[in-house]
Formats: sequence, structure tokens, C-alpha cells
Amino acid sequence: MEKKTENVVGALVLGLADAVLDEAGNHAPEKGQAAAAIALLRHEPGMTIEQLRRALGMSHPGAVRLVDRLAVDGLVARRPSVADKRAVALHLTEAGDESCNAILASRYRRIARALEVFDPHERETFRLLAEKLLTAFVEDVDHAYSVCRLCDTSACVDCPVTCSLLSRQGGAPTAAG
Amino acid sequence: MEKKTENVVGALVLGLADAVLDEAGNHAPEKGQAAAAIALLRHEPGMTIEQLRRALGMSHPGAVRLVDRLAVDGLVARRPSVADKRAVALHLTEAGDESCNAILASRYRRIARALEVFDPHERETFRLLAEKLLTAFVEDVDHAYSVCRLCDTSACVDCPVTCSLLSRQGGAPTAAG
DNA sequence: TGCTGTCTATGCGCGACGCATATAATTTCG
DNA sequence: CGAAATTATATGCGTCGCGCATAGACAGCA
Repeated sequence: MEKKTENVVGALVLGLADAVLDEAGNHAPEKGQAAAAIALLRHEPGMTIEQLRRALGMSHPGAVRLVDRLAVDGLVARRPSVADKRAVALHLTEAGDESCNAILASRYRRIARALEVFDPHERETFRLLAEKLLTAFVEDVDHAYSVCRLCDTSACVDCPVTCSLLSRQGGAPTAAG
Repeated sequence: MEKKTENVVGALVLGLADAVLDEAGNHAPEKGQAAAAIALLRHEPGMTIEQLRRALGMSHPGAVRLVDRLAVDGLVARRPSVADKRAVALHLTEAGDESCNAILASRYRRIARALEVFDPHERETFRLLAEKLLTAFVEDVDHAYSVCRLCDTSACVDCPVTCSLLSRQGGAPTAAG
């Protein structure tokens, strides 16, 4: 009977992800991927709708409409892309930046609260094991953006996701986590 | 700079939950909470729509319509409740039971694959820390059902969620994970 | 120049959601 | 006991997001 580990891990990741997504959604204009879109635009200003679409795992019309709504809400601005005149360069407005701060802060607080039961040694052990898991978990660049879509890039020095991708094939994600 | 632990844990739980939910959805007639409803009805046969609604965090009409669709698909059967003639006792049909097997198996495989990078000692350490986290994480019975909604009850002896709730206040969840 | 692939945008139908409400059964309390 | 408040289920209805199919603009290559 060693399926218990998988069950416990499954329950933990589901419960924590639920909580984080709920918190994040509460600080975005709508539930769903809006908060993730905002957070992604912080680490990748100028990102394209197509890149966003792949990171969020949605259809293209879905991504266009999501950006429409975020633009109407005044959180995201479409700018012409200089390199490719077909593409749109997405940027956070000031309001979008503030919304992003709220999203990242609430996410951090929620996870930190869950980790409060650990003493410093347990915390460090858990971090190392989580990093090992995460390093092997990420499949490619699109997946990396998806996994790290709510991360605070500035707080993640030597992000294991980025490091893993770089060491694996030298692909060039500018910053994925 | 000790926010990194929260970032790594956040990325891990988000990525793994995404993967598990996607796998589960692929073995249910629709995305969303359908797979969770099916799995919940395995550990709690006779469950009520209202209980389901709370565990899945949806509106009541939403739960009624979800059960409608699952009934049309032949996976769930509404039976009259003997204790309370207002209520409906929900049960899995044979097809629903098979669907549940597929959901739980795919979930198990996905998590097991992620854990393959661990040697036995790391695996055991991670399990203990995850259990500690989970024990402190669960808030009440409804939350427990939500967190454990995709668990395989039969594989989770001494489920830390159930144990935590029982030891905390002697509430009587018959089996929550 | 012309052809193919890529990026964005939109018309359209479908389906899920949730509010408000209706009905039935249970519980509470005078 | 019997009326009121509570709880469980069901449904009409409007709204909204989604994704398919398509159209238009541009890039890159022959």
C-alpha cells in the first residue's frame, strides 16, 4: 500500500492550487486566467497574444477576448510591436501593475501561511525536494511559462525552472520564473 | 531573499494541479468539476446535491445541472433519499464506476511519474512533510471534501485529513480522503 | 512577385453559470 | 397540533466566455 504518498501529494497540490488561484482571482477583474495573464506580463513585458495563449493553454480567440477585457478594465495596453507589425506588444498599465502587486502578494501570503507549520530545517528540506521535483517536472518553454505563470520573478533567484531548461538544451527563455 | 521557497512551492503545486486536473478531465465527459463529482461519489455514495455543491464550491443551480449532465451521460443516478424525502441520493452507475477508475488511475500515474525523481528516502521525507502541511492546511469538513475530491480513499489509510479533523473536534466525517 | 505560414481580429452558435423564483419536505416553536 | 422559518431540489432566464471557422494584415522564402 504505497499509493498513499501519491494521494497525499495530490490532495496537497490540489488544495493549495485551489487556494492560490482563488486568492489571485480575487485581485483580478475576473476569475480564470486573468490574474495569470497579468502576472505573466510583469515578467515578460511586450509579450505577444500568441505567447500568452500558449502559456495559458487557451484558444486564440479566448486569448484575444481576455486581452480585450483586460484592456477595457484599464489593466493592459496593446502597443504596436516594432519587430513584427502583425503582432501586438502587451504591457501592463499602472493600474495593471498595482493589480499585479496585489495578486503576487496574496499568493505569497497564502503559501507562506501554509508553510508556517514548518520549522526552519523542515522548510529548507521541503524547498530542496520541491525544487528537485519542479526541475524534472518542466517539459519545455511553454510549459515553464505555464507553471511559473503566477510566480514573482524578482523573488526567485536561480529559478530551478529556468536553470533546468537552460542546462538541458540551451534554449533561451529570457525569464520564466 | 527567502521568498524563493514560496515561489517554488507555488509553481510546483500549480503545475502539478494543472496536470492532474487535465488528466482527470480527459477521463470525464467534460472539463471542470465533473471528474471531481464522480470521484467524490465513490467515497460518499448517497451524497446529496447540496453536499456536492459545497465540496465543489459551485452554485446550487450549477450543481443541479452538473448532475443532470452526468445523469444523461449515464454516469450518475439520482435515487430518492430515504432519510430526507426532499433530498436526492446520488450514486455512480456501473459506467460511472468505470469512469472513476480511469480518473483515479490517470491521477495516480501522473503524480507517480512526477515523484520518480526521488529515491526512496527522499520520497518518504517528502511524504512526511506533505502530510504535515496537509494536516495543518485543512480547515473544516467542507474544505476536506474539496481538498480530497480526487483522492483514492481506499489507498489512503490513516488519511491525514480525516485524522486531523477527528482529532481536532471529533466531528464525524465518515470518510473524507 | 507570388506562395505559404504566422499573428491578430471577429461573426457566430453553443453551453455553463448564477440570480431569482417555485415547490416540496423538514424543523422549530408557540 | 399547526403555522412559520429553514433546507433541499428544480427551473426560467439573461449573461457571458468559449472555440470553430473565417477574414485580413504581415513575414519570409523562392
